[in-house]
Amino acid sequence: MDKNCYLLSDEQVLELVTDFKALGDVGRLKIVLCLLCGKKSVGEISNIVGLSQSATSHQLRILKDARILRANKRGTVNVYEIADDHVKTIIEKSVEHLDC
Amino acid sequence: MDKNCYLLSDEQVLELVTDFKALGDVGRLKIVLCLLCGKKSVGEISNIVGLSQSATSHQLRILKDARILRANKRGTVNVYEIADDHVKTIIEKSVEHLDC
DNA sequence: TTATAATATGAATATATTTTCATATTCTCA
DNA sequence: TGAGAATATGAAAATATATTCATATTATAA
Repeated sequence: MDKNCYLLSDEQVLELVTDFKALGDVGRLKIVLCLLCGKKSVGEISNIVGLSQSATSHQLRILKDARILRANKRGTVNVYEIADDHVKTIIEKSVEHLDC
Repeated sequence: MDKNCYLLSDEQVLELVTDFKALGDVGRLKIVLCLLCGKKSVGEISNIVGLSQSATSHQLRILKDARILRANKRGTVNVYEIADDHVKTIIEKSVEHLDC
């Protein structure tokens, strides 16, 4: 109807929801926030956010599936990082929204 | 460490998570998307997104609590609308992220 | 090789979320 | 006032999600 109207396919809505859902958990959001400072290994992330090794790994998978993070295995260590700049923008804008 | 580092309080992280969680559900995202086209009553929203009257009302409450929507009661009809422009930006950016 | 380190995985459990159903509330109009 | 329309609410049931625990996988180094 007007310019703010989004006509998205069911598929697109699902993808969007997957992204928001991925960021809608304290553990996962902490992971993403700490990775905005630079890439880190699973062990480091686990320490920083205070989740068990296993829980961290499970959550990293969800973030990777949502293409919010990407992983890079070097030897036995797996290093995760933010997948692209849109994530940064989304978080930026959302932080602005906090101070309304 | 670098410029992309967000140092947020636990409270702020929680608020952020609340926002993302609010958008991280198919029903609620559909509600928000349909309200980007303009304000609507609960009944209209319920029809458009295909949720029961009650479920719609419950979900609207969650979106209002997250300050994503605001309501305006006129007589017996309650009209909901997007609370502020940040939401639009967040959704815009997220839609961009879809096409990576 | 074998032992060790780092991470991933699956199943079970614990917890949270969503929906439904019945009913309450609030407003309007005859 | 009383009936009806629109919405909200609370508790219960249905469903989804997160965490743990035990174990598997993979790479490295002794």
